[in-house]
Amino acid sequence: MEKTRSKREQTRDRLLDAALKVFAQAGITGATTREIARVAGVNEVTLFRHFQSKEQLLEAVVQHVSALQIEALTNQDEWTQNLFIDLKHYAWLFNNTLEAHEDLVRTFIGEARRHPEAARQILQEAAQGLREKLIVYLQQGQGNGTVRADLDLAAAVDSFTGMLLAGMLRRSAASIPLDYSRETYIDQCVDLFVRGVSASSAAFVTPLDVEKS
Amino acid sequence: MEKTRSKREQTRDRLLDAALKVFAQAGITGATTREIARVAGVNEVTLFRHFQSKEQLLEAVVQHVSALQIEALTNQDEWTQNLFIDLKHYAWLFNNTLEAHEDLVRTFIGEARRHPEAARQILQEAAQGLREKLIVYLQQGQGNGTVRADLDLAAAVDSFTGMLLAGMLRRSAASIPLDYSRETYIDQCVDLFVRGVSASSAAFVTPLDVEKS
DNA sequence: TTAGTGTGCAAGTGCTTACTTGCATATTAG
DNA sequence: CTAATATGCAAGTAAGCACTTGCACACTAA
Repeated sequence: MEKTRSKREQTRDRLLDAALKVFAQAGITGATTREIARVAGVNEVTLFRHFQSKEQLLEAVVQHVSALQIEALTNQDEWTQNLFIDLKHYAWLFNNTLEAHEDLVRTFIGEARRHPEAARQILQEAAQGLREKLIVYLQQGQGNGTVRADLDLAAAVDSFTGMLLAGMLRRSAASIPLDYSRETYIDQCVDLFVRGVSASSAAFVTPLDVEKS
Repeated sequence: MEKTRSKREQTRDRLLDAALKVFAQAGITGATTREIARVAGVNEVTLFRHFQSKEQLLEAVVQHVSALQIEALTNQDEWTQNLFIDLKHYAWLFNNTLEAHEDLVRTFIGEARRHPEAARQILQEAAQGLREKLIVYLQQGQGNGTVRADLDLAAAVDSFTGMLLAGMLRRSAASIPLDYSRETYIDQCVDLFVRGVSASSAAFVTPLDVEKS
């Protein structure tokens, strides 16, 4: 019984992985159970023996997702307490995760109205943890006077990640050639944000200033 | 012949309007020709007499789009040459347009990979004009010393609009209750951005500072 | 009037979809 | 060994899809 159940779960996992991939690439509406089964390497009937319907498969996929986890940056040790360095580190990690899962991000943005519960759950699982951490980090900054006290930190963090998200979307959507590099964009986002949130910004000099002047 | 052609074009326009609406709400993949015809109030056959295929209808829709036009803010008169005031004005206009066309924005973000030409054209038509204007505006700021000279203005403008776009997406996607208001978010985006791009930011005081202190 | 044009309507084609049924087979549990 | 379980395979169902055909009707141009 032990080994049997494990084999069944193995098939189930292959189906979940395949479904995530196909949902991301074809969109939820565009994904077909045939294609999901084909990618999983199982018969389509097997899919329906594991999941009652395409909709329930989507639910299971969403609950199963660990793909978007940005598990690094979890340990407080990595924070240097230098706003610019820490935020730049975070920005690149976040951006890399976004780029790695571009299709998934696009799909859930596009279908969020038609599958609100799935979208909510994905967003929750993927971004919420880091968001909290960043907010706490900025709160510490407020505590020691490096971050402006008059900010709504949740909104600040969301606008920061928002810049990065929108940058990714623009870069990969556009057949339009961009007139700046990814590096320029991300570094400048960090630069703008740090200047924006820093207290006594005149006294604050970022490494970027040194490079550029 | 004159009246005949005008009636045909009238039907065509109703189809284009309906198609835009249905594409936006159901997604491009999810939209059906039946539904589009129903919304347009014409027979489905008529749709195919005007457009060879669903794909070609999409092309026509994209070329026909004027919905996203932000026609205000076109006249230079409205610029007060106060960064904060001008950008705040712009931010709210931009945000209102985004919110008014949320479904359309989501759809084209979600399907950009599957319909790159359509996405490119929509993006071009909708945002490019304003983008140029904002860049020129900031260039003037650089000229008279209110805006930092070491910025990539295209990237700066894109990160600004990106914050606003992401804010809209987050607000309307989330069943998650936000812990700040739309007003807080947008005003703070402007505040952060203005501080970020301003030269000699210590000397620069925004109206928000006055309100809050 | 005559001829052309734009549309509606009913029906249908061929294809794809989500999902089902029945049976064969292989693996495994007890 | 025996019985249960997991899967494959072939076929099928009912519905929905994009798209077509043929005919009737109204309107208009000449």
